Amino acid sequence: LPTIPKKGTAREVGGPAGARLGVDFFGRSVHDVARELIGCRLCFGGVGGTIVETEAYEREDPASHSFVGITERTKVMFGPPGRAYVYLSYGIHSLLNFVCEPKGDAAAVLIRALEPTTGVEQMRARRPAARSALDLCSGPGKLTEALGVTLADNASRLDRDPFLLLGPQGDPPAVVTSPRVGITKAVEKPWRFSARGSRYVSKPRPA
DNA sequence: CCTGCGATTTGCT
DNA sequence: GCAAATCGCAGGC
Repeated sequence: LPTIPKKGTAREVGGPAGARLGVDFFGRSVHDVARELIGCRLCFGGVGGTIVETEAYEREDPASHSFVGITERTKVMFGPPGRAYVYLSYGIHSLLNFVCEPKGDAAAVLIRALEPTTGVEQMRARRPAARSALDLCSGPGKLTEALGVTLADNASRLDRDPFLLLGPQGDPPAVVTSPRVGITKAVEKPWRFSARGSRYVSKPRPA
């Protein structure tokens, strides 16, 4: 494996501006990755947008599925980084995570919101309930519906089609942290990351 | 603007 | 058996 900088950034680890993110980008601290994904581009099947909100879930984290150890559902989190972990939430919504940390460390970043940029018409067709671009991808269940990500994409590689992940185009946006949404354990951890001032984030709006 | 509730499936106790 | 990393709609202010 190549040397990984201790204080890597999306730019350093992910390569030149706007370059496709490789496995090395994900095989690091899940908190660093969650923060640096803000401002990166996520497309799936040719549609998507700029990531504006993420959450970090680590191995020894009561709020993380990995807390119970290796099961049929969580085995992807314990596998190699740079893969998708997709699971069914509330029996209805497929939520998309990126597996992080070296193999065996079981950590993942939940992708919670995008600012739509590419294939907006196709996304709107998939999400007739959306009233505008502001609520097209403003939540983890909304964005998978808009992008067409399903449980069939669990364990897929993130550095290949149909996934496309690109580093920030220019200067990465300022990032703010806040408590994670919709959990009942470890609620005090400030492991939700979002682009400061973005109107495309989910509710509740970060302070 | 806000609050409450039903949908619908799975995974783990 | 039940809680769950959510969403959209209805209703009230």
